[in-house]
Amino acid sequence: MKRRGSAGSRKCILEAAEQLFAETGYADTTIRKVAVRAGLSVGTIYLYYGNKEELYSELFRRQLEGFSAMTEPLREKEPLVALSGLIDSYLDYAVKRAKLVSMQMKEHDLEIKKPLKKAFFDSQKKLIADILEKGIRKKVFRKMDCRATASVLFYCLRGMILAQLSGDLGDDAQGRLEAWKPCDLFLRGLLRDRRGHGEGCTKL
Amino acid sequence: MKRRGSAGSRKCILEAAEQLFAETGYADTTIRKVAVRAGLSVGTIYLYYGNKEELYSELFRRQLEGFSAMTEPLREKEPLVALSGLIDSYLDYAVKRAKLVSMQMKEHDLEIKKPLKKAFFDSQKKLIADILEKGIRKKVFRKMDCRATASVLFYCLRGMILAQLSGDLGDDAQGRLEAWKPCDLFLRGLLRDRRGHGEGCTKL
DNA sequence: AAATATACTGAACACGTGTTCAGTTTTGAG
DNA sequence: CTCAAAACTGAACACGTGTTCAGTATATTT
Repeated sequence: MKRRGSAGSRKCILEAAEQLFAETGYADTTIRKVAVRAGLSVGTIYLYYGNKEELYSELFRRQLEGFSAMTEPLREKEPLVALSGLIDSYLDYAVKRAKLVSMQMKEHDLEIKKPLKKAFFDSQKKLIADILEKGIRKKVFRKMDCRATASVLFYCLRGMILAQLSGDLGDDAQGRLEAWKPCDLFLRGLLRDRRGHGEGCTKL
Repeated sequence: MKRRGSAGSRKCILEAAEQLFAETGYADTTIRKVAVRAGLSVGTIYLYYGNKEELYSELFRRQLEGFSAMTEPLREKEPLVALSGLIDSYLDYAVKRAKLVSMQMKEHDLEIKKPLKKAFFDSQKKLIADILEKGIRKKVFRKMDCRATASVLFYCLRGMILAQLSGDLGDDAQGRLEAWKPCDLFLRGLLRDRRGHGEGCTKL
């Protein structure tokens, strides 16, 4: 049989694992299945990845890296464009990689991914906060606690991903935009020039 | 050994299972562990619940029922009070039953709970939509598509639960309220009397 | 061609799981 | 007390898992 060499095999294993984890989740993805799909034997997997967790962890790391690379350039855009781009990125990602994202939610408390997750969360919140700050400087957004607001926004976005995964927003871009229209309701809270920028109805 | 009778045993099993599922998740909760904690033998579990999934499903059903019973009375309150009460209910629940909720997120796509989940989601969204409608009638909220907005609100609340589970909002009520202050930003989008009620910045 | 390094194999191991069921113990009515 | 119904037991079964490692095949160097 032909050989792929160290680098080639690593790649095959990762690809096979990504597909399988997405299709059947962490627990139901066995090393054996990964081996079969990668066209390698069980032992070979362990030549490249010490154990199942390590393999999964590597996959997760790459996924987060890819997503960050996708959203990072938004920093340069105009605040409103950046924000809408961010929302689109999140929803697109949830649509295109639904299975994988669903799996990540499932395995949300795997000990091994906590540090990766924390770093990712922090960087995303930082990005949002930066967008907000820029918006305030440019007098597009009203004054606010950017870090706290970014945090809330971030988790609302994650909530919308859950919605997408539940199939509540429909699959096509059209349906998604339709469903998101009410979120201008959300944005209006950010837009300046429609009210004063005092403390607002903090105590409801 | 003393016996508990049919009803008593059922209860013991459910309690033990609830604790264990919360502590260790679905996969790592074994029937054996449930049996030990319930003070019964493995076989007895199967006398009352056909299999592991059925046991979990029953638990999940009760949990949703309990939560619904908690939020349903809010329907009678004033819209603003109802909305704030809803937010509190969600966060309180996430704090007090963190482990269990975390587990539910983890097992979010177990086939067996999909119908239960759908019914629960629908009823919660209906509740929110009703609150919004009442608010509009009472001229507290601006005009809007209540069903769509309710959907968005619901998923944002779920996102906040994720935040709570990630430990981002802190554990104490104080910390939670602090963290939620930026959400008046969210509410301001709902409040009338600060702008016209046109279509808004739909296209960003 | 021989020797060494690299890439790969897959049977075997130890363990843990959900589930079953023949058998035992307790209960309570007649 | 008698005895059937109800409650309960836990060893055994079949299966699937992550992981290991002695051994084999290919590539590269000498």
